Amino acid sequence: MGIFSKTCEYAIRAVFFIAHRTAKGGRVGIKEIASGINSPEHFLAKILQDLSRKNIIRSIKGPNGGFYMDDATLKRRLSEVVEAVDGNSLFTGCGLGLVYCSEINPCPLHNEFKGIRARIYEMLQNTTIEAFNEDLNLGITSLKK
Amino acid sequence: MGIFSKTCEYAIRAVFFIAHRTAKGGRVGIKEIASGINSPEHFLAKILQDLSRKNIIRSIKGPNGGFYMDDATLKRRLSEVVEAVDGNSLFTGCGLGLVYCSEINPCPLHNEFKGIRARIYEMLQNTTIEAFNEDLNLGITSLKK
DNA sequence: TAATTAAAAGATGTTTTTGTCTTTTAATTT
DNA sequence: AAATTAAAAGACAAAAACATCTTTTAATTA
Repeated sequence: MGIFSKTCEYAIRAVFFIAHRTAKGGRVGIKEIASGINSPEHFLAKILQDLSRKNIIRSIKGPNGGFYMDDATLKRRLSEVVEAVDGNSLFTGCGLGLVYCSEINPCPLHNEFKGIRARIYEMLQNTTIEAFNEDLNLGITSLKK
Repeated sequence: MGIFSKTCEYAIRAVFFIAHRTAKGGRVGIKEIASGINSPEHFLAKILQDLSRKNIIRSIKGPNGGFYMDDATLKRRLSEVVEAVDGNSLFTGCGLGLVYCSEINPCPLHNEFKGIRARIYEMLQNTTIEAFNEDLNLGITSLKK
C-alpha cells in the first residue's frame, strides 16, 4: 500500500496525462488515457466520471468528445485531486487511526505526524496540475510502466 | 485511509501498549491488550502471532503467559514494526504506484516524494519502541479511543 | 499426571477496494 | 432525422483487507 489508494494513483496519473495531452486544445478519449497511463479502462472511466462531476477535469460526449482541461481546471491543485478521491484523512487523520487523537489528547506519534502531514499537504497544495506539464513535455518525467 | 493499514495501526498501538504495560516485567494477555487499544481481539491475536514470529514482541503460552517485551525487543525501531506488517513500500515505493519509477525514469512526483518518504522513514527509524513509554507513563499520550 | 490457562493455528465470514462488462444518454456528423 | 461516436451509468465479479469463531498446542499449577 502506498500513500494514496490505487484509485487515487490512477486519478493523479490520468489528470497529469489529460493536462499534458490537451494543453494545446482538443480532447482525449478514455482508451488513450487508460493505455497512456497503464490502467484498467473501465475502472478509470468511473474515476474520471467522478472527477468530472467534481470539476477537476472536463468532459464532453459524442464524436470528437473526450476529456480535457480548461484554464480553470489546469489551475487546480494536486491536493484537490487527492481530496476528491481519497478524502482529507491523509491531511487531517491520526497516524494510528485514533478518532479522538488531538492536541489535547494526543497519540504517541501525534507530534511526529503533524510535521509529516503538513509536509505532504504543503507539497500537494503548492503545485497546480499544469505545473507538471513542462517536465512531461521535455520527457523528463514519465507516467507509464 | 491513513498512511498505515488498519492492521499496522493495531500493530503499532499494541506494541506500544505491551511495552508500556510490561516494562517492569510480567506478561499481558490478548484480551487486556485488545481492550486497552480498542481493537478486535481475534484479529489482533493474528497480528501479534505474526509479530511474535518475527521477534518484534515476545510471547509465552499457559498460565501467567501472555505477551511481553525484553531488552532486545524494546530496542526495536518503529520502522521494524511497520516493515513487518506493511512491508517497505511506504519507504521505497513510487507515490503514483509506478513500478519502473526511479531516479533514471522518474514520475512527475518523484522528487517531491523522495523528501517525504525520507522524512517518514527517518522518524520511524529514529525511535525505539521504549522511547514512547515515558509519555505513556506520564499520561501525556494515549492509545485508546 | 490431570486440570487449567493462554497463545497458536485453522476455518470461515464480511466489507471494501479494485476491476469488468453491458446498456443508456448526449453529442456530432452525414 | 438517422447513424455514429464517446462518455455516463448500472450491474456484476474478483481480490484484498478486515473480522470472527473454533480447535489445537504448549505451558503452568495443583
